[in-house]
Amino acid sequence: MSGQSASLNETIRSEIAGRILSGEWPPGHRIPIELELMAAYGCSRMTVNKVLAALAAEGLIERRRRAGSFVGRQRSQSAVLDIPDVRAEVKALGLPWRMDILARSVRRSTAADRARLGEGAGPRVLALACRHFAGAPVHAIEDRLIDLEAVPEAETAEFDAVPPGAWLLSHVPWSQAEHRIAAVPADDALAGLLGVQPGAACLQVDRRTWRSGRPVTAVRMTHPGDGYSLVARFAPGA
Amino acid sequence: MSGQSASLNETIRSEIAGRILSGEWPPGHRIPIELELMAAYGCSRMTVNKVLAALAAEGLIERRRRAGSFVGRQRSQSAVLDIPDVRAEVKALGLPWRMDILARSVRRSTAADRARLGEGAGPRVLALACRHFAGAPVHAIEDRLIDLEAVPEAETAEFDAVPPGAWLLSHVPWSQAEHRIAAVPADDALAGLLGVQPGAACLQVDRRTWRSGRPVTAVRMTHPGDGYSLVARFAPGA
DNA sequence: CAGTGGTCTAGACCACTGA
DNA sequence: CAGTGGTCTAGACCACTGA
Repeated sequence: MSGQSASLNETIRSEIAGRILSGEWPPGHRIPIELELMAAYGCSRMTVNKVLAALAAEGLIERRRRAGSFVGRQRSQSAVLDIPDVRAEVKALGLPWRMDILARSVRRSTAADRARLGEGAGPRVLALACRHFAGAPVHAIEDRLIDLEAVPEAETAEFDAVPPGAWLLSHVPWSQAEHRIAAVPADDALAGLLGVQPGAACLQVDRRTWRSGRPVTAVRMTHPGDGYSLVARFAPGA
Repeated sequence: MSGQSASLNETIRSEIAGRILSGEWPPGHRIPIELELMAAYGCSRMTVNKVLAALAAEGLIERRRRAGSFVGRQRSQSAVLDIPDVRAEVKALGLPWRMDILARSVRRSTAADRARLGEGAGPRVLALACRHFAGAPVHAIEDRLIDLEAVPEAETAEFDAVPPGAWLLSHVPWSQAEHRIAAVPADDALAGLLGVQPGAACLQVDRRTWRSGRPVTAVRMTHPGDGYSLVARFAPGA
């Protein structure tokens, strides 16, 4: 099926995934137990266990002790979205990356700051506004808050050669992030900064990042709608 | 660290992931070989192999025979985006879902159809245009092409009670999908259908789906920008 | 050609939990 | 309390591939 002589592992995996994806084993269907699969494929239990554990990790099946393994009930499509660093993204387009720092300030965190960073935000924050260029056109406006309790070094860091996002990635062990993607019209200020007409459609990506449950940073990247898009790939069987 | 008595597996995993995420082992760093980790943790090779294979599957490390295992170089943030079925999405909002079929036709695939479906498209397609409601407001406009060679049953299927996306999910074994997300202004026709002003920002999600390398369907879902957003979560260590 | 990872075996003991 | 999955062991042989 998939080129190269597949390992036994892959053979079993694709047969089971195929039955699920084809609907032969519908959601809720009980799939054979490990002992039965061992007998069917003439292999050891570790081999089928590895396959089933992987399918469970992907959500294609659910496993319950004593009860057995079942085809997952809700097969909502999920996709892996790469959210690259701005500079890498621009360079991947073959364009020179450049950044202006529009504003930078350290302040006691306001109620709005704490709401934006989320539960557990520290008392002081660094607020940054940057404009990223891809060649001549503006690629994005970055509006970022960094929790100085979580990242004290940020207070004195120079963000001239490296985008704040990349700096944080290399200085802070993040552990969790949440993204929200929306289409918004540019207000007057944003339109001026992006070089588009007021009201023009923009793609807005909000990201909040935590480190062991405490906020690290919250950022809003706003891209001009024309010519910018996010791409996500998905392959349930791999 | 993570509540419950963790398995040896999880212990090793979190120690290695911690060193990578904390920067102690920077990108490109060569991590201990399996034999060394076996000695360090006093466990069998299968146990460390399982951990390293899982870290490699997530992209946190790269493994090369003879050379060893290395901390991944590009830690671009990636996020898991759930792309639910429209009906499930609307119902999750606590609103009644309803759908109009605006147009439905079967035709010999045009050059544009083939370009949209991608390499390997069949000779005939079903084109569908639907309008999805979440209560009174329009939730999305669906513009879909289904390859009738890949899914002949679609030609006679009634799509009155089930959105085409859900119908396909339950009838066709898909294997791969690609998504493109962009912000676009509503043109006059779209504005009329969505009930927004011409030029209003809309979130447009294009999805193409393949089954063993051959196109199944291509769909464009366009959502009014106000009040609609996509959410993605990410946890590098899990 | 030797070092490293890829895969597999044939067991074992245990943890859950539902018939 | 018996069936099922979770995890682990101590090996084995092989496939790559870079020193």
